[in-house]
Amino acid sequence: MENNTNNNKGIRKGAWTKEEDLLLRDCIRKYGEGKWHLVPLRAGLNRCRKSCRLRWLNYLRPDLNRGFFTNDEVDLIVRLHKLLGNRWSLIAGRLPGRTANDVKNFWNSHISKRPPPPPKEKAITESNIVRPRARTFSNSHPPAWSTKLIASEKIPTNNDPTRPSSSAQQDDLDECMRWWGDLLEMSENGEKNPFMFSDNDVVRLPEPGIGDLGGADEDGLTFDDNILFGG
DNA sequence: AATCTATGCAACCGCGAGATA
DNA sequence: GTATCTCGCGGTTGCATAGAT
Repeated sequence: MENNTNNNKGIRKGAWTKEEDLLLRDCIRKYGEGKWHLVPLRAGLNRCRKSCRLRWLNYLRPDLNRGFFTNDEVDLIVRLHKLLGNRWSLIAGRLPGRTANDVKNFWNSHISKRPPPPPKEKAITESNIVRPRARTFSNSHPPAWSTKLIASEKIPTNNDPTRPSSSAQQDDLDECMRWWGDLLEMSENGEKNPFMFSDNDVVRLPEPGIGDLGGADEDGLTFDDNILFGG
């Protein structure tokens, strides 16, 4: 680990110390997330912006769930991976408190080492992996699933006064699991689901502020990230 | 008890996409 | 139109530690 520093800029690398964590946490608390290029300067850290961002997202964020993966979560990961491939950030986006790195590590160290299932499943190919595509929807006729999507999508932070109790959070997780379960089931059964669009489908997003579907939300998820379309 | 090996996780790197000048 | 900057993602690496020998 080359003396924990970059050879020419004195930028620290490698494991983070408690002091560095404190500085970074204080900085984010003070200035909020984002503007990562300013974070090292603001926090007084000899770290690159990427390192700061990664540390915050994967380790310091207050809403992280660092416990064991539940059976429901594992099941969801397996099924979403079948649907999405290695889109770890999208998969993690459906698992409150989990990070893409967590999911990726879990997959690589646990799930991918399982013996392969009997070959009844259709193999993943370029053509059947669902990739997200930006779409727009009518203001007056939002898709029926959109309200449900929003309800399950909002992942509050510790600073959010509306943050639910742990049991409410579990309800959110359950709801999320159910919703994705339904979607996956439809997908697996070959049914047309609300997220399957042909290229001829023309829909428009609501204006920003209407349902807050446009742009990035406070979790950094874009609408594009939230919706998966068959293709 | 010492050594070797496997495993899990934190962190880094390179690249592509989007925003802005 | 394009050059530059920033962000975010996925792949990979390397360290720490648990378990096996």
